[in-house]
Amino acid sequence: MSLRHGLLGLLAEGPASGYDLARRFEEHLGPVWPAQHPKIYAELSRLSKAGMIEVDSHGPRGRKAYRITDAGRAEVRRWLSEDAVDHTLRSESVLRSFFFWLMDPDDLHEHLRREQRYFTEIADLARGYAAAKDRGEYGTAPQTKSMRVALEAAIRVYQSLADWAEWAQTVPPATPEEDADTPRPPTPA
Amino acid sequence: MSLRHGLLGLLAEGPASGYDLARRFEEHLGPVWPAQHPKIYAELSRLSKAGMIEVDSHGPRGRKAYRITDAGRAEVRRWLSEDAVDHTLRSESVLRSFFFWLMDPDDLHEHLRREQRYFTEIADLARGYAAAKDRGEYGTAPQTKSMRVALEAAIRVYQSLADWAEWAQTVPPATPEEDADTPRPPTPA
DNA sequence: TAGGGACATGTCCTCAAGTACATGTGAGGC
DNA sequence: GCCTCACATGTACTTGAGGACATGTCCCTA
Repeated sequence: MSLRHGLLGLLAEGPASGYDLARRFEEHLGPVWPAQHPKIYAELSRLSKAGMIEVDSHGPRGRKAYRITDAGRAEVRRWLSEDAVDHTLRSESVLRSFFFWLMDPDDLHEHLRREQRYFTEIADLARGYAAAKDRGEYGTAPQTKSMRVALEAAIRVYQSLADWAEWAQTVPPATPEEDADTPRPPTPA
Repeated sequence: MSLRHGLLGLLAEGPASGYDLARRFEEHLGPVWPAQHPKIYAELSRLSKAGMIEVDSHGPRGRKAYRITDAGRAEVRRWLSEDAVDHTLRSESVLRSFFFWLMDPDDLHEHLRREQRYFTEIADLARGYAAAKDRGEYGTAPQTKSMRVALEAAIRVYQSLADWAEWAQTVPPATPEEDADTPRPPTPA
C-alpha cells in the first residue's frame, strides 16, 4: 500500500490537513495514484497512532494540520530506498485494446480519436506546468525539482499514448477473409 | 470493474478454463490488468450465474471450459462502445518520483538505473512479440491484430518510461543552497 | 513404481478502494 | 441578515484485490 507513503511524502514538505492532502492527491497525484478523502482521513489517524505523524495545529473549522515526525521521515525514506517497486501499470485504455477486434470499425475509429484527444490534452497540461516550473514560477526548492521530474514522466507517457492512439487509427480493420480465418493464437504476448 | 469484461473478451476468442484464463492474464494482460486465480474463478461463477457464459466441456483434472453466450458477447461489446473509459494510470514508479528529493543522491541514481533497465527489458520483450506477430507467426486472425495494437502500446509506454528514467539521471541533485531554500510551492502540478 | 511438477479448482480471510451518507463552520456577496 | 459556497472531517457500507490455505489429478522421468 503506497497511500501511506504518499501521505508521508507530502507531509515531509510541511504540515498539512487531511483536506489539503486530499486536494493535492486529486490535483497532482490523482492520475498516477487515486485516493479519496475517506481513505486519507483513515490513514492519517492510523499514521498518527503509529507515531509517524502528529497534530501540528488546530485551525478554523475543526481543521487539524499534521506534521511528520522523525519516525515518519525515516519510514518514507526506508520505503524509497528499500522496498521493491511494484511495476504494474494498470491501464483500462490498453486493456480495452486487446478487444478492439470485437468493435465495429466506425465505433473503434471514433473511440481512438477520443482517446487521442484525451491523452494529448493531459500531455499538454503537464507540459504547461513543466514550462511554468522551468520559468522558475515555483522556485528552486528540491520538492519542486522532483515535481518537475514527475511532470516529465507524465508528459512522456501521455504523449506516447496519444501517439499510439493516432497510430492505431492507421491500422486497417480486419478483412472478411481474415475474419473467417480465426485460429486460436499459440501463445502470444 | 473490468476483470469481468476482460474475461468475457478473452472468452470471445474461444472456450477456455479458469486455469487458461489465469495464465493468459498473467502472461499477457498482467502488466496492464493484474488478476489472480481466486478472483477469476469467483468471477467466472458469477458470469455463469448471470448467463453471460456457460460450461462448454469437462476435461481431465476436473477441468471446466467455459463458452461465451450471446448475452456475454453483447455485454462485452456494450462495454467497449458505451462505458466511459477510466483513464487513471496507476504507477508506483511515477508516484515515487514525487518524493525523489527525499532520497540520497547515490541511492536515487542507482534506483533510476534499475528502473531504466527494467523498463527497457519490458519494452524489448514487447518488441520481440511484436516482431514475431509481424513475421506472421501468430496468423492474421482479428484477435491477433488487436494483440499487435496492444503490444504497440506496451512498447511505446515502456520505452517512454525507460527514456524518462535515463533522462532523470541527468538532472543534477539539489545543491545545499537550494536545500535551505524550502518554501511551500504555491499550487503546482 | 515412486516422486516431482504442472495442471486444475476452489475457499477463507484481510486489507484496499470507492461510493454514499452525515454533519457542521467560516467567509463573502447580495 | 440570509444564503450559498468552499472548507473541513468524519462514518458506514460495498466491492475489489490479493495472499494464504486446501485439495486433488495426470503425466513424465528416473
